[in-house]
Amino acid sequence: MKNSINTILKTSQLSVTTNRIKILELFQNSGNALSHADIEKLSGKHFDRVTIYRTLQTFVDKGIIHTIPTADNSIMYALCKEACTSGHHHDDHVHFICEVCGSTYCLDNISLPQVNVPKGFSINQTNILVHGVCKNCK
Amino acid sequence: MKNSINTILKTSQLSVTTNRIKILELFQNSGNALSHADIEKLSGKHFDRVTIYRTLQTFVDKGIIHTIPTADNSIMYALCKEACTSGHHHDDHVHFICEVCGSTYCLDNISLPQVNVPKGFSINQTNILVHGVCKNCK
DNA sequence: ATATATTTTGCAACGCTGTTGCATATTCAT
DNA sequence: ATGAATATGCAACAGCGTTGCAAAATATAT
Repeated sequence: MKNSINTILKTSQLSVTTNRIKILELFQNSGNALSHADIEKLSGKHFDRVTIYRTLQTFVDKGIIHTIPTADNSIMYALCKEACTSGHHHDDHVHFICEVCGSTYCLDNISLPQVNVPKGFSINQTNILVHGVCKNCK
Repeated sequence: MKNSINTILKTSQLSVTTNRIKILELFQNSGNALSHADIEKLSGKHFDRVTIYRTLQTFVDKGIIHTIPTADNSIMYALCKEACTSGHHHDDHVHFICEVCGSTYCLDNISLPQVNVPKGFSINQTNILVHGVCKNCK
């Protein structure tokens, strides 16, 4: 586990620091998406707000995590699958937000529906955000 | 035009004020979605920031406008169709954001794709956000 | 039409989120 | 172990959105 985190950082050409290891562990242990505030809480305020912002930004830039737009306008972050590389995200999967427990899921295994747009419009990226109740809360 | 705005406000049980008329006119004239900042600019700073926030919130509560989550986490607002009533929004249409001109379109006429979720998950609301290039910018 | 009650507005102040500059500390490469 | 490069923490700041309250505008009743 620790070793794989090490590998992730090294292949992304990032210094291996306590801080980054800790944040990546939080993502791996959680399984779901996390907000900046989640990380601040989960980490027990051991490191600075600013460091968390910069770390998350770095991870997004390097393709380690991706952002999820939410209806209440809080940014969520989740681990990217292997397909993502620096500067090239492939996160066109469906995001599911549970209205009961608040968890955000990346539904990677679900087929992405075909979205139609009018003539003259071209699609670059599609975000699908589903609100509902997850299997643990029903 | 002015009369229909009057009707919208009255049927929503809201006082008819210069402020609200002006903001509704901005939406009607624009045709596309507007952000708080857009309204502040377009109105020429004639009224207070706070008033705009409160007016938008009131309109959302009354089902006159709806919010659109965006990838860059700026809230956009757009006029609701007739189907929306106070507390019950029906805005499951596709939202399209042009990466060139920045306009946000509500694609009401486009069929909403069927989104599949895993067993045990139930859907309450679906937001589909498409980024690309609109017909005016291609 | 006027007076009264209700609603809306503007102002001031505040909290929260996210950013930047810079000095210090940590990590990396030799 | 040493120096160069990178990451961190602190302080300060900007922007977004909210709240409380007094003044103004609107609606209601007479």
